[in-house]
Amino acid sequence: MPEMSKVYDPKPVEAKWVQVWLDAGYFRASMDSQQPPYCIVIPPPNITGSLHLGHALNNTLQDILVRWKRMHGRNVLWIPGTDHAGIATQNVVERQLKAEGLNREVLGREKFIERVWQWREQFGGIIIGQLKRLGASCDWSRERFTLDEERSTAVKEVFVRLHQDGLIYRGERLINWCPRCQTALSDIEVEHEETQGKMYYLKYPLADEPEIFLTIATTRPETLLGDTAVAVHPEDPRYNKLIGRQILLPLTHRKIPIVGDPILVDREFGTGAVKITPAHDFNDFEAGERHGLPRISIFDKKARIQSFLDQEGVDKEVLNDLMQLDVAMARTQVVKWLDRRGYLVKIEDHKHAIGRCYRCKSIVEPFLSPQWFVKVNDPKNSLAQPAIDAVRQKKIRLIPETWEPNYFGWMENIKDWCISRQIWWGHQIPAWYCSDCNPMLHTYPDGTPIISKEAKPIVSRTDPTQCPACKGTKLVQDPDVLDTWFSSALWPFSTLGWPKDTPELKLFYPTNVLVTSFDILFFWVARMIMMGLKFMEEIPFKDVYIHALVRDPEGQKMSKSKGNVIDPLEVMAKYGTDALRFTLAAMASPGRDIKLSEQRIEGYRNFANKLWNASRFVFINLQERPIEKTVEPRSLADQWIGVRLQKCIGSVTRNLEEYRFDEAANHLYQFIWHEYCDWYLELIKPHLAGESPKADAAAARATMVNTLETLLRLLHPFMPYITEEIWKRLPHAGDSIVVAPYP
RNA sequence: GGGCGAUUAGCUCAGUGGUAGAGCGCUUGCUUCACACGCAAGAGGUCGCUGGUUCAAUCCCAGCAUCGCCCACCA
Repeated sequence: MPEMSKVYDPKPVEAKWVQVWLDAGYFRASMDSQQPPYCIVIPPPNITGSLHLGHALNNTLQDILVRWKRMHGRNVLWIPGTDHAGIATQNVVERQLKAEGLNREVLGREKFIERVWQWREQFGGIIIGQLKRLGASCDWSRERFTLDEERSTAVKEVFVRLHQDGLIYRGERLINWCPRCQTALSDIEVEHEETQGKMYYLKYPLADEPEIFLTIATTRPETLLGDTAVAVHPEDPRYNKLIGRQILLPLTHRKIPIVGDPILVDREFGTGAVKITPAHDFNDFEAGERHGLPRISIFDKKARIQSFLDQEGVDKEVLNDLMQLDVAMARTQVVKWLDRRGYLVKIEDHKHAIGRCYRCKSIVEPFLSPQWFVKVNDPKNSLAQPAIDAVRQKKIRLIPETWEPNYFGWMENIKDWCISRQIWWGHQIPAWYCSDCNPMLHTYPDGTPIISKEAKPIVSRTDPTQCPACKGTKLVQDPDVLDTWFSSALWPFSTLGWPKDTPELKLFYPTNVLVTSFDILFFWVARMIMMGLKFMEEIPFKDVYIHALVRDPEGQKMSKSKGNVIDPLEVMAKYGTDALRFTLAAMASPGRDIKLSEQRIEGYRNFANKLWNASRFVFINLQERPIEKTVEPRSLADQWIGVRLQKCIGSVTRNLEEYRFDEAANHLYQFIWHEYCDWYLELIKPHLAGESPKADAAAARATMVNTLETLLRLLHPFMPYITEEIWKRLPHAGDSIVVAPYP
């Protein structure tokens, strides 16, 4: 053993043990162990990701649990893996292409996907290496990817079965459209943000009495082109006599009806008269349904082509003009036209919430288009209800419990899940269309087929070669891919080999706990519960430990643009991985965000150093005489530290059982520094210096060593590297502290 | 509009029905033979406000205030 320096240097220690542990295979789960299993599936980080503090926290907590259970002798399986992250990854690769003067349309779908796979080969594994450095004791021989072959099989199987059950359907609905990503988004992929906008007041003249007009208020004047009615409140004396009459839409002079609608119209708001644009607003869509109004969609390139293709007699020139406009320009243009023709009454400042894409922050537009949906709350065959019951009946525990109202609130009002995305990177939807049966197939300029809303899909596990209806062979696969979260919803069983009936599934499903942060409770956790119950007929995990977000010292979200990002890799290099892990654990109190400051990490770096030097002290005292481990404690100090150690073991264990990482860490800190070092080692110095009978000295030496050895095992799940390093220098039984018994 | 949480030492945060704790910071000593990433001693808090329950409340209850987060269709 090399000399111990006065200051603990984590770097060589960490590098050494990572390799030793991996080579020794300590993290591998056994398929023929008699020990009770303990299983966690990792929340798969995006392949585009680099380790940030959220990952560091998440995986530190999982690793603490996993190492703790492993030391208890459980047959531990922690399954690692990564997420293909559809939109995020596609965006990254598209940016790369742009830098090369290319784009995906030029490349074509096949080449583009190839290119993304190349990108993943090159960069997609970076985060896995970083997790290893963090000390994550995953079974790395079982690394999974949400888009690998086995997971694709699982995805297809689930899709086909849900479709057979009528729980997946294709239909034309109003969805959230990101004009930048050129794809549909699910409801929860839209972030609402209070924004200072404008309210436009516009004149709509009556069709047969143009001198009489209604003033309507709108925040989106450009959607006027798609208006199909104006609504007033049926009990509003100002307007209700007009119900049933026609009104002229400015600019186009299209005649649209005035309808009475008590649900849509708030008499107090605006002017009490509302334009209805069913194809561009969720409320208006429903109002349109109530009154049987047509839907006219006007914006977005794809949207425009689609909606005009579906109409007869489209003026090609109008189409071309509209094609050139983006949403922001359309608004300016339309307002200018309105003003010039005297339809604009006034513009006021107005605060309202607008939706933005969670990936690129572009303003999301409601857009009418054919998409695929999962029917989540079918009254006869609900996916949501069993998932609600499982939590209500405490088969699944949310920890802390305070998340339950949130969970129930969301699940009980859940809407159908839009799962199709108009991107290329992901699980392509296993549905095909026969060109003979569906003669209305068109293509976009980039060659992507446009499948009409009436087209009848052929859903199949394997690529079909013939249309079952007409025996035609010209089959086109649906160009859309599935929402990334569709494949991650299957993660707890797809990673164990489902749909094959594997021994892994039998042994490790349901998993023991899911460790995650609250921001993906709906994206991921709720959907895993639904899918697990549906396809395994069993909950996917017993506990869900929900931890907080890591913020900067001022409580701000860390972001590159704010420049307040603390990079865990830098922290690990500067203070040591053990210090970072211990800090995160010590600050992980339930239901509260972590405001991380570097000073705190420094404090725990000092703690590691304290332990290091206490150990040096122990070794110095062992050099002179052999150790007599079996000697009984004699002095009051010996007995006292024994009692305190037992108390500490009790607290740590109890707190870990309750996922109180912070309390467990604090007990360890308190005991090691302020009891073992400050009191015990000071008290026995006189004994060791030979001021006491020989037997007392021997007892002190033995107690000193035994206590240190025990507390190292106690601390190991939190600080794996330094504990292994010291433990290996002590007299010990076994090959590694990783597999030593927990006290 | 609904839900959740926060408000405790200068800062970041634990905690308990019976006169408050940690880390960092601060003050004053220490080249004490493990450690200055240290040791010792110390200063510093009417535990957001107002009521209520209780022998007793920072902790339980109600209301209020401020802040934060999530959800929600107000044009």
